[in-house]
Amino acid sequence: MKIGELAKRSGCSVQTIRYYEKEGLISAPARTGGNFRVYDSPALDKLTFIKNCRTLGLTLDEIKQLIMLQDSPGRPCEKVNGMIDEHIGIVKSRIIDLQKLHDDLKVLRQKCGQARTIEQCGILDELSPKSSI
Amino acid sequence: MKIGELAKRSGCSVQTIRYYEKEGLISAPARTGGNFRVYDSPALDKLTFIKNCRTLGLTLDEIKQLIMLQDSPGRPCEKVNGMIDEHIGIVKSRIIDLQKLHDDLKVLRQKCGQARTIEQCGILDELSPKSSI
DNA sequence: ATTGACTCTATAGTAACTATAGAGTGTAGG
DNA sequence: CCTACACTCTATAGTTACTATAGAGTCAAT
Repeated sequence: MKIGELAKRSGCSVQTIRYYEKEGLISAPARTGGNFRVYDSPALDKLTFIKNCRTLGLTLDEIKQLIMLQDSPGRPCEKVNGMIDEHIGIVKSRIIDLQKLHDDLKVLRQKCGQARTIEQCGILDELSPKSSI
Repeated sequence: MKIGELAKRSGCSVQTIRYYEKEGLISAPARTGGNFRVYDSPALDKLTFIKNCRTLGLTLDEIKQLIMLQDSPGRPCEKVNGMIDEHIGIVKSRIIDLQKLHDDLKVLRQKCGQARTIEQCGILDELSPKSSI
């Protein structure tokens, strides 16, 4: 199949596929006489693997490492487990940060309940340094 | 004061201040004979305002709009309130997304409780398309 | 006179794409 | 055979909000 069909089947955009190839996440496929990329079904599988990882928020660097690990069967898979654990930790702390942000924004928002004028706006007042000194 | 002192007092880096100037968030200050930027205390206030907004996760574009609104006193401040409401919405949905991600990662992680080999790894298996078809 | 801390501009890099320009390929219809 | 159209190619620039670097200049103190 050509890149357009691979894009549809994988759910990645055509540019993203070419980008992954440039970044070394997928290997360069065969080409037609007219220089078009031709993919086989293992290529679709590999791309789908990457897509699954991306959906879980893994970075391309992490995915690259997973791909390298996949290519060394027999070895223990601790690193895979460790990577997921680490990623869970990152997501957890991001959630905590965002929760704090959310609460702060809520408080800020309540400083200006009704529509006032710019000068009276409780939000702008709160954000301005003079009011907090 | 020169840019280094402004950086220390505001908590922004020197490069960030120059970047904000280039982006039009703060106005270009006066210069010394030696072409060094010189700031006054209103400049520090403006920068602190930007810092406060950034801490709340507002984008530079949003902050730009807030600054423009600040310069039109007397007008109603609905847009300010609306912007904060919108931002709260964005943060909320990001939290929900991350929560889902976190749960998905937890499930994935449990597919491979102990250390096995790469071939047996429940995580890699789960991420590979063949197992899900 | 020179050292050291500071500043200047301009440029490139970060993550993971997306968008565009300008050219070429392939095929279906008339 | 010609042409219209969909698709593909490469190369380049843009996105966000900075950070990092190079190479040059400024300024105060020793």
